[in-house]
Amino acid sequence: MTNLEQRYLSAKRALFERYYGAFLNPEQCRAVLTVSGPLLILAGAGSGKTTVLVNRICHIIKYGTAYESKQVPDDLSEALVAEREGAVHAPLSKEELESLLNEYIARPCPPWAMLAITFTNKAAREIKERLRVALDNEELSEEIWAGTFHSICVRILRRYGERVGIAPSFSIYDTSDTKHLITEVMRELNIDDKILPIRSVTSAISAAKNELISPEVYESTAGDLRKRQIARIYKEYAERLLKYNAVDFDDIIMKTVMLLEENPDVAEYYQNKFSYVCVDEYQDTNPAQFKLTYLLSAKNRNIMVVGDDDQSIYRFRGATVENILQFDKVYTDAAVIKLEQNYRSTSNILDAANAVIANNEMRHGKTLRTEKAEGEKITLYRAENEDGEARFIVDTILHRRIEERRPYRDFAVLYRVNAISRSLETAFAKSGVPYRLLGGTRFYDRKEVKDILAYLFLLQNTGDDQRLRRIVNEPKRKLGDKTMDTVAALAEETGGSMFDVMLYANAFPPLAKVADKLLAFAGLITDLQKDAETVKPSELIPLVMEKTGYLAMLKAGGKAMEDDIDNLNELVSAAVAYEEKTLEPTLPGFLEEAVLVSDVDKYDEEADAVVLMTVHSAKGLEFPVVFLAGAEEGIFPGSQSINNPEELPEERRLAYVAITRAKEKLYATYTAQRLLYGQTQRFRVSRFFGEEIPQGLLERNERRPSPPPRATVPSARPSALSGEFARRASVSTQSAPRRAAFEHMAVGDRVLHSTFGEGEVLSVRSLGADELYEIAFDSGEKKKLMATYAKLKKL
DNA sequence: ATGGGGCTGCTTTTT
DNA sequence: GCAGCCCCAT
Repeated sequence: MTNLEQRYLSAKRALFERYYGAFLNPEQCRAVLTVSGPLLILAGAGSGKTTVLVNRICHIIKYGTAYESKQVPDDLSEALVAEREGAVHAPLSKEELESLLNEYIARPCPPWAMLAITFTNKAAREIKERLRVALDNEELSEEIWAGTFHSICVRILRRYGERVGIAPSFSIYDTSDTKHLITEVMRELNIDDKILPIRSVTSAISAAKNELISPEVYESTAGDLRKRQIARIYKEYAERLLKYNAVDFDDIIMKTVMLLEENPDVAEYYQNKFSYVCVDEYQDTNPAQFKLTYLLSAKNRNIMVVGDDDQSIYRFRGATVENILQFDKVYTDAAVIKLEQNYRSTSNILDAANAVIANNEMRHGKTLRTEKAEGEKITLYRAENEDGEARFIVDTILHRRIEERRPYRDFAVLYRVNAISRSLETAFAKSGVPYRLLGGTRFYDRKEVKDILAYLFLLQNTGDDQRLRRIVNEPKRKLGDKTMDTVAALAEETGGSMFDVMLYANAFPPLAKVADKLLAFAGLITDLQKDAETVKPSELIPLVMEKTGYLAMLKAGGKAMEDDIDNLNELVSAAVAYEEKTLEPTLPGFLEEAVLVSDVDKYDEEADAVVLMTVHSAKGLEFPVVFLAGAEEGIFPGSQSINNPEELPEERRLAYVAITRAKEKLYATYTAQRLLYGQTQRFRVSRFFGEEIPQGLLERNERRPSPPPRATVPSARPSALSGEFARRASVSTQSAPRRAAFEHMAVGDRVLHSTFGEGEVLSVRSLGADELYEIAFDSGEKKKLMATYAKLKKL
C-alpha cells in the first residue's frame, strides 16, 4: 500500500471518528465503528447502551463497511487526499460532514438484512422508534427485523413451522396454560402432585427446553425415579402440544432451533438473509437462545451482543451468565469493548454499586466511572417494623417533593419480593400520594380476559383441546368434566380433536344424552368462525362476548362483575390499538401480541405518580430518587439464597441493579421486625447494604440508643443524629409522635370498645412498642385493632 | 354439575 | 395474609 493510500484511509477513519465523536465517547465510537465479525459490548448500567446499539445499526445500514474497508479509488490523487485531510479539522456542519462520509459508503446493509433481538417488547419498541428517528425514514426502519426473541421466532415458525410439525394457525400457551396442561397430564399418568409438585415439574420441563433437551434425550438420561417420572410427563406433554397444534413460550425458541438444525435449506435462507445479527441483554440468554443466534449468524459471523454480566438476574428462568462470560472464548476472534462511563448516577451511588459487585467472582470486571459530583450519601434507614418503614418512605417523598420541587414520578420504591408491597401500598393509599403498583396479576392473566382469548384461539385453531375445555362450560352449558372426558376419550379413539367429536356428536352413542348441547356449542363456534373471516378483532370480541352468552353471564352477576366487563372493554381497546398500529391486522397477530405482552410494557412514565415494583421489573429503568425497601437478610438476599453459593451472586447482582437505578439519591430501608406471610419475624440489615457498601458512603439513622422497652413513654428523643435527619426521622418513625400508654390485654380478656361494644380478646401480638389484638365482638364481628388506637377498656 | 368452605404454601417472572 | 386448590355437600 502506498503512502498516499494510507493517508487516504486514515483521513477517512478520522472523519468517521470526528462525526461520531461529536456525540459519543471513544469507547462508544469504537463500538459503533466495529462492524464486521463477532463483537461483545460489555455495557455497564447507564452507559448509553441503547444509543450505541441504535447508532451502530444505523451506521451499518447507511455506510456498511466503509470505516473498515481498505478500498481506495483507482484514480486516487494527492489533491483528493489533501482535501479530505483538510476536512478532518475544517469547520463543517453536520450535513456537510455527512455528505463527505457518503463518499465512502461500502456495501451498505439493506434494512431487511439487519436483525436486532431484544427480550422485552418495550426494548424492541424503543429500538424501533429510535431507529425510525435516526434513519429519518419510516419505510426503511419498518423493514428492519427488530423484535423480541419470541416474536422473531414466531415469525419464522409461522412461515416454516410445518417442517417441525407446527401448522401456521398454532396456538401459544402462556405459563398458566402450560401449568394447567401439565396438571392434566399428571392426573392422567396418575402421578401425585403431593409427591412431585407441579411447580417443580414445570420448571424442570422448561429448563430442559431451554437447554434444547428433547423428551427422548431427557428420558434416556433420567436416572432416578423422580427424573423418570418427569420424563414421562415431559413426553406426554410434548405430544399433547403437538396434537393441539400449540407451543409454549419455551417451544417458541426450541422449535425454531430444531427447525433450523433439521432443515439446512431454511437455515441457509436465514443465514443468507441476515447480514448482521445484534442481540440485546445478552447476559439473560439461555442455551437455546445462544444456539439460535449462533445459527442465524453462522454464515457471515457478523454477530454483535450487548449486555452486562453484572446485571444477569434471570438464572431462575434458565438464563446462563456463561453465555456472556464465554462469548470471547466461543468466538475467539471477537472484539471486546467495555462501556464503563456512566451517565446516570452520582459518584457516591456508583462507588456503592462498584463496591457491592466487587464481592462477586466470575465477572468480566468493569468499574463504572462518572463525571458527576459525589452527590448525597446513601441513606440506610432502620425502622422498627414495616409500617414505620412505609411511613418513612412516604414522609420522605412528601418532604423532598416540596423542598426540591420534584414531581412524584421522580420517585420509585423497589423491593425484592412483591409481598413487601402490601404495607407500602397501604401507607401510600392513606397518605394520598399518587402511586402505581406494578406487578400482581397481569391484564391478560385475568380470568375473563383469558376466557375470551381462549374463545378466539379456539376459532383460529379448533384442535386446541386445552382451550376448548377451558371455555366449553363458561358460561355454564351443562357440559361438565364428565361429559368432556367422554368427548376426549372418543377423540382419542377416532384420532380427531375434541371439537371434531362435538361437531358430529349425534354419531356417538355414548353422547346421546348430551348431543344437542354439544352440537349447539360446535354450531356456535362454527358460526363465530365465519364472523372471524369478515370482521376485525376489535369487532369480533364483542360478537364473541354476545353470542357465547359470556356478557350475559357477567351482567347477571351484577356489581361484582362490573370490573370484569370493564376489563373486556379494555380488551376491545387493546384490539383497536393493535389494529391502528399494525399494517395488516389479523386475528393470529392480535392473539400473539396478547400472549406475548406484559404489563410492564405499559409503564411509560405517563402518570405523575410514585412507582412501586420489584427490582427485577426495574431493570433498564432509572429514577432520580430510589427507595429500596426490605433491605434485610432473609429478604434481600432471600432466605433461600443466603446459604447457597450458587444463588448468592445473583442476589448481589440484583442489589447492583437496584443501586444503579438511582440517579441522585438512594435510600435503603430495613426493619427490625416485619410481618411477612402472616407472621412477624425479626431481621438484621442486608449484607449488601449494611456491610458491603463502604461505610463512608452511608448515612445511618440508627446511631441512637436502642429503643426503649416496650410500653414505656420515651422521655426524651435521643439525638446523636444530624439535625436534618433527626427532623425527618421524628415525623416518620415507628415511635409515633404520641404514644399513649395503653392497658395490656391478654387472650381471653373481656374488653369494651367505644364503637364495637363488648368482646373477647382472641390473640395478642406484639408489634414493636405496640400490640395488635384480634377481638371477637359480641356483635359477631372479628376485628384486628392496634392497642394504641383502639382505646380498649378491660372489663 | 355446581358452589362453597377449609387447607396449604409461598422469590424473582423480560416471553 | 391471601390466593389457589381440593373436596364435599347439594
